[in-house]
Amino acid sequence: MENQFVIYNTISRKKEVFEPLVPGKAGLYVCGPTVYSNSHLGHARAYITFDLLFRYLTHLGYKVRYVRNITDVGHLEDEEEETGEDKITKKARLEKLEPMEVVQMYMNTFHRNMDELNVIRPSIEPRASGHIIEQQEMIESILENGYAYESNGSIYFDVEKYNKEYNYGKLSGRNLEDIKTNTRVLDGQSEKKNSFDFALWKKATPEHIMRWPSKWSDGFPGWHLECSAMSTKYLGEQFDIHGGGMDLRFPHHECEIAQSTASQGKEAVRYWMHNNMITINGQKMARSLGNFITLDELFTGNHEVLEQAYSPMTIRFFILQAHYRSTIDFSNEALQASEKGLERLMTALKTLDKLTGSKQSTVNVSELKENCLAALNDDMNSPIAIAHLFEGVKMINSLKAGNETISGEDLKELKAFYETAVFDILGLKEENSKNTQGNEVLEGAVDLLLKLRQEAKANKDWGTADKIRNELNELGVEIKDTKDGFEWSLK
RNA sequence: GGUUCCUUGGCCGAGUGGCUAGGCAGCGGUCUGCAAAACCGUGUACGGCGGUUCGACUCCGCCAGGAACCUCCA
Repeated sequence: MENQFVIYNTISRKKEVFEPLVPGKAGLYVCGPTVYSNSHLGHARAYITFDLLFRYLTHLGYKVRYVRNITDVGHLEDEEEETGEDKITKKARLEKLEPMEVVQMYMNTFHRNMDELNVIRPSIEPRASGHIIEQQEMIESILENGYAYESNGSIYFDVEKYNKEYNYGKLSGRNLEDIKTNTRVLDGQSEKKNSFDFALWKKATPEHIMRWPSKWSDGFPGWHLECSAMSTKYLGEQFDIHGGGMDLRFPHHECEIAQSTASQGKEAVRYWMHNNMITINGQKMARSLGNFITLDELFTGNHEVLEQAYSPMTIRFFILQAHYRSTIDFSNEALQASEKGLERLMTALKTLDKLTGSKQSTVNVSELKENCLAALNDDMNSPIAIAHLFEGVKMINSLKAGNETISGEDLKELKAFYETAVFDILGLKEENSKNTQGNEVLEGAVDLLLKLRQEAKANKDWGTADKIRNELNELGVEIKDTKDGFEWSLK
């Protein structure tokens, strides 16, 4: 049991041992972004969380098929409004672009941001617009099974009927009666039987640009449908893990369950995983609340709440230092703490490279390794894993100082483990603070000045030595004296 | 209003019925011509009030404060 990978399954509200449907293989579906705006910190949290899962499953030896969609068919901003307009169409109108130009633009940004965060691209990244036929087929099977109805060219899912045989609300822990009493107020002269019914196919209004022909009407698929259709296509009627943000639990994932069950008679997903939100000053960060920070803003520091720029790896580390099921509160202080902590970890890795083995070990490498992996096995407890890695940092520094010794064999194991844990599993990478590469003149000039400073120091000409240091500092060159010379970097 | 959850030391953030989480900051030290950086050492916290228990920060109840979902959202 201790050596098994355990994940918290939202639907059972328990931690469960992960046992894949097909031994040695894991199927993973994660709800991707709707590309109508820049990626923000919340996206980073979600996709880093599932990147960790992808990496960890891979590390455990599974052959993982990771499917993460792009929602490029805008769902309606307000279904009740006559002018029903979807987000992408609206954005396209405002920016005077084709809807697909909007999609492409923000998808490119999303990909670039994810690359910067060292988030591995999924195995398949299907787009909703490319799977209209699959979605229509799914609608047909739901209609055939009697769990949907047509109304004025649109198709709606009949939640009430579905609920008679199955349990609508099991994922999010609510029952239909509650939903009924709580939503009745909003009920207008809708073309839906019940306000809680959701669209499978929506007839397009004249101004709606994104539309596809169907036997029911020229229109577009309902939002919840794409995930059901595409996960079925690429992972099968049943698959292992479905992930996404906590906010998608209801109604999105609830509807997905209903759709799969209604079309195929059984549920598709075996383990549901949900990452928690990022808060800013204790409140959820969301586009709709207008308090979100985009990733580009974070990376450049170009936002009024940011005291400085934060590198992609700082963001990644910051996110990994909290458990994925907890909310994480944004603050400059917290981010700066992560930045320094990460630097310390990375410095230790460099130190580790330079260590040499002795005859005997006074340190326990395998215990460290086991603790770290045990934490990851326990529902991907990355903060605990990182805590153990910091214990290892202390170990490495003690080895460097000569207070502890390590055998050649243990050293080899320790190096291999840090490589695996830090780079492969946590997905961190070395970041050049500022790239001086390609600027040989600058490098040569600074090196020359610092050599002159060395000479001045040798002559005890402190005035000159300090002058060089201070003035370079003002120009943005950070100087670190070392035992046998100096190191420098651009601030 | 309904459902669910949270409240930990200066800040962030884990975890457990009795045993030091960890990071950052602070403080002390090592190093250094001075400094920076780096490294070492250091803090005994768990919203309030009751209850269960030999023992609770951890379990139960109540109260206070906060959050998420119930509408698009990662």
